[in-house]
Amino acid sequence: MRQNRDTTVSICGQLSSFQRRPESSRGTTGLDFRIVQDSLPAEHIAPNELQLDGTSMSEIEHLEKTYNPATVEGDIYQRWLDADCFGATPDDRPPNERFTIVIPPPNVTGALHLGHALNNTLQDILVRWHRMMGHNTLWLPGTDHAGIATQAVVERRIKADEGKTRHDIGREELVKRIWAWKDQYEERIVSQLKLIGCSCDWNRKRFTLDEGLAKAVRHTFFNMFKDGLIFRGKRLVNWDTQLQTAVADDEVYHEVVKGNFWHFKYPIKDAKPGEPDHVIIATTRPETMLGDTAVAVHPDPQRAIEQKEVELRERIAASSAKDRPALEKQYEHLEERRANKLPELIKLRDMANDGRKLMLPLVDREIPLITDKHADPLLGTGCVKITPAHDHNDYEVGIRNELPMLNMMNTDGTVNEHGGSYEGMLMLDARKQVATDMEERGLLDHVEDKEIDLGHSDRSKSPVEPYLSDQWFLKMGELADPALDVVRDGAVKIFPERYAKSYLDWLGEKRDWCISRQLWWGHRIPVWSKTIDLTESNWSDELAGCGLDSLIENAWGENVAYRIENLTTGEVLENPKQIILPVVKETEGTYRFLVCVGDTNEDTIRTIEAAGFVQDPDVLDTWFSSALWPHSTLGWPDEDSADLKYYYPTSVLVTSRDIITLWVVRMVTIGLYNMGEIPFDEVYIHTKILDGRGETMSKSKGNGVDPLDVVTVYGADALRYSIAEMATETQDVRMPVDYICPHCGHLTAQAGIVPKGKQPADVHRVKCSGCKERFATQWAPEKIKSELPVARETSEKFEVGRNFCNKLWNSARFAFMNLENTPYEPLDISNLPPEDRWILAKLSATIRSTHAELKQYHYAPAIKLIRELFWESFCDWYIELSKPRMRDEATAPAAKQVLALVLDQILRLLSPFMPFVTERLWEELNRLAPKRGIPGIIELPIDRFLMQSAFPPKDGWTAADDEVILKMFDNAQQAVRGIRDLRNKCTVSNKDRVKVTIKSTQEHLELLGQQQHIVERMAGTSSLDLVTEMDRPKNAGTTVVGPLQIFVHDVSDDAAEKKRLEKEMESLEKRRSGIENKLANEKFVNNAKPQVVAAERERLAEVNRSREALLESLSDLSG
RNA sequence: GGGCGGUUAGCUCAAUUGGCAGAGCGCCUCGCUUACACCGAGGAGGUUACAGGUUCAAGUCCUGUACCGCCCA
Repeated sequence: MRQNRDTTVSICGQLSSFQRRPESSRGTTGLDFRIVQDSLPAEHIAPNELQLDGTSMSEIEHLEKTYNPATVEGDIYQRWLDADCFGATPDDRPPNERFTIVIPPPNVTGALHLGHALNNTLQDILVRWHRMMGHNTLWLPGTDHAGIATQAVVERRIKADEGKTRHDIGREELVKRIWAWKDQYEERIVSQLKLIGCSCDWNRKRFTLDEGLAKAVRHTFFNMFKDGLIFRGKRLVNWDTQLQTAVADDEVYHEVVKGNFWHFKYPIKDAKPGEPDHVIIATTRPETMLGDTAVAVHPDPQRAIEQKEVELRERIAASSAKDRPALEKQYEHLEERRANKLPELIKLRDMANDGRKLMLPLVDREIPLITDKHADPLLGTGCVKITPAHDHNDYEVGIRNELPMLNMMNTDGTVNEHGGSYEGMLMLDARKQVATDMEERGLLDHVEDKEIDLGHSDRSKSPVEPYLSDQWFLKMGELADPALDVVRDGAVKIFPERYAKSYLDWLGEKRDWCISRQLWWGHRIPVWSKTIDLTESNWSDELAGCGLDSLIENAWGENVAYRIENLTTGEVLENPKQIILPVVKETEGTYRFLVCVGDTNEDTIRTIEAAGFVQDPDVLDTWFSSALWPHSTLGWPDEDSADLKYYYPTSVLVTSRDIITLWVVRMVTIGLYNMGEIPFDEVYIHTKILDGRGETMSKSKGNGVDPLDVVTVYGADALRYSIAEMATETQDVRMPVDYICPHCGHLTAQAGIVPKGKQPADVHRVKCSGCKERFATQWAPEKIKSELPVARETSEKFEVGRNFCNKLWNSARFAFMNLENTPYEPLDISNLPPEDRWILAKLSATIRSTHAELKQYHYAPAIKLIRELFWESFCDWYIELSKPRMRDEATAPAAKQVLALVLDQILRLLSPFMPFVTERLWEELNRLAPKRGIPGIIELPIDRFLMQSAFPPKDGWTAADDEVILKMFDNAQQAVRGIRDLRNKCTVSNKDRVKVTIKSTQEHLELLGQQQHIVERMAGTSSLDLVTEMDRPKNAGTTVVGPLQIFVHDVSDDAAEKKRLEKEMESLEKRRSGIENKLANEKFVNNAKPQVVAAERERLAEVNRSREALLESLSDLSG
């Protein structure tokens, strides 16, 4: 019952500040990355003197008791920028000491969401880690123009504001407006990236429509055109009749709507006696019959039904009693069909093979009856109408059977001239009319209701029509092979491995890529064309006359390539030098001359345009330019670019799995084509964040979280910590989202508000589940936002990160209180107190494991390791043990030195994950303990900025590795936990000291004796006696920890103690019999690995020891 | 229709080659002890979705079923 939870959240301690926050920071205007602080009251902004000189803030008390990210983050980021910490320049470091990431460019359609925050945080962690390892590290940022998405957003805006369409304002003006939009959102995106701490080299920021990138696109297209890899063809696309453009599959959402299923009769033209005189076909879209070019029946209906029978029989045999009746019913249905329907289908099949024709009603066109396996003999009448130009399945049938493709729709969604008397009607109107007319002619068999899964354009929200149109394609055949090889042989490694399958499967199909889009926003296709009727007499007028022949002579292959399509014969001539010959009778005909221009040379273009050539109006698919991103951003096609030579191939591409086919595949393919080299060595595919119900976060559904909200409420480091913790190997993570009430701070669960499902939800106003006041959501229109305060959206998952930051802040604050005059002296590690040796050994092991995990992109295990070192070892034990040492002049210096060392290392380990808070603490640590480590053993060079300092070494600090101390300390910890448990069970106050006696063998007591002060301090004892012989003292609490029998004096009465011990005895007996049974099993002893059996024996021995000790205490109690 | 995941504590997720099912949050008890209540000490909480199988041993391997998510048609 999360909604009822009495929880409130204050925003950086200042709820009110957030209500007052200017609307502009959330709207569509540009956003400075420091907007969060700017919106906070002045007193929360860090004093300026904090910067640079480092002399002020000397008093620790100035570090607030609670970490407040808003006072730190903006300043720190600005200082990094001022010192150019993110810039990268090629130098003499070898390839294995370089690290490059090109950002998967976010698109400029809108602001970044949480998925981007995840993607970029994970990149930043890698980048900062490598930078701290001393690698020449480049993170190249930028944005993507996202053709259709951006154009649609701007078009919608223009329509809403001015009531105009793109045709009203024209191509040039629309493109101008989109550029303005791009500028605005690019700025916003960059500010968001800065806000979460991304350490990109901002001087190298690129955009997919930049001049340099345009050059790369042009160059690539030209080469591909020249190499015959690019061709024109027909293709069924999803047509948005409102926007009058094709939309990509991922821009189509499906919605179930109520519709009808009409069953029509098509007369058979030349039925012989005994044959049916009509077929019945069914359709949900009657108007498409105007474009029918065949009716199909299955080529072997009998076999198809029999196969199904066999399959169903097998399933019935294997089914459970529960499922059987349903399957048997299916079988009955099948039998019935076989009896009643099959003979007719066989007859129709034979007629089809015999070449029978049908008369298509209403337009009176003759169409063939054909056989094709697409017609399922188990469904409907077993016959299907085939409309190749208006249905994806029918299109395939059309190709297979070489049927004519008859397009019956105009681009605006009206019926064209092929629709006869229906010409000019909207498709939907034609639907009704066709149905009515068919009924009038007695050709309607019947109608039923049917739910239809209908595709809608995400951009205009109108139903999409499959539409056959001319498109440009890239042949994938030969391009795919090398791209498949590099993944198969591991030259490009994909993490987690299983995603390599998606890559290989998809690319393995080698489907030609449709690269044209009917848009105005994007890279225009650099092809000019002209249709020419060539006769014997005019060739020189048409070609030589306008200077094209000399152009061909001079520039062919350099920056001009030709292709000539003979429109009369359909032949494509790939080698145009031969066609520019005097035309003779045989070569007369209509030709389309296509000229591809490889650069932006104005003269060339002027020449061909003067000759009447017109540039193709289409633009390239956005992914075409993104595919070049890893090399185009580094300077290609300038092969001499120093950046390209130094930083290519890049190290890793970090992205989410829905991008594998759209992007990763194409980057590799085209990278290999252009560069002859892979674009990146590794690909890391990360999780996707879903909402609390497991649904994708999306703006249209209104169920997302704005990273800006998270940063404002919890801070960037908290966001980053939580993200790192979520980055596991699975596909998705769920994130329950809450609205933070702007009136009272109460959390209202989004799951209870946003409706389930994929449909756009329009959740604009919400009632707080706490104070019952209403507020607006961030997805609400401006009007509502102006009337109601806007709620931030966040998730309590980020509290974990905030708490961690605060803990770090406070542990450092404690350290700073004690680190004045920290020495830097030679120390012999083996002579240090056990807690020092223990924490140093822990540290070393943690460093090693952190490297190993990060190398494999295991973020969650890595941050977990560091958390354990920091929280469980350092805070809960080491700091507590250091307190008495700090008060003693004799022990304080070494204690300070080790404490400073460990804190130093923890800050370094954490810096890539949480750069802001660690950088702030680093500054303070440098001031108090400017020299840290142990001379000659653990040398720690210290830079001004933590983010530029050395990350702890990959092999840890081997001088501090110490298995023995780890084991020994673990034993002491167990003893302490045993005593604490007893204290709690016997309800002893924390303040009260207790007298403790531990009984064991001489050997164990000696080991424990070295750590006596640890047990005394951590368990709160007044005295601790270690003995080899003793009877249970009266009224003592008793417990057994391994070989130790522990007595806590005077905390229990004997009756209660007896009861407790008996219960403990019970569970111990259970364990004992379990292990004994296992060991009594001969098969186990013979088959299991020896070390498993040995471990089991050891376990039994330990249980027995505890049991004996317990029995002893019990007998004391009884006696 | 094909493919890839997932189903483990109330929630979100871990669990190397099969070998004592864990963490964080939440919950319960106690504690405002001078770093931290965004905290500390302790505790409870599990038939690992279901049905079979392999094995001395299954969360993990195999077969099937159900439900959820995504990708590709």
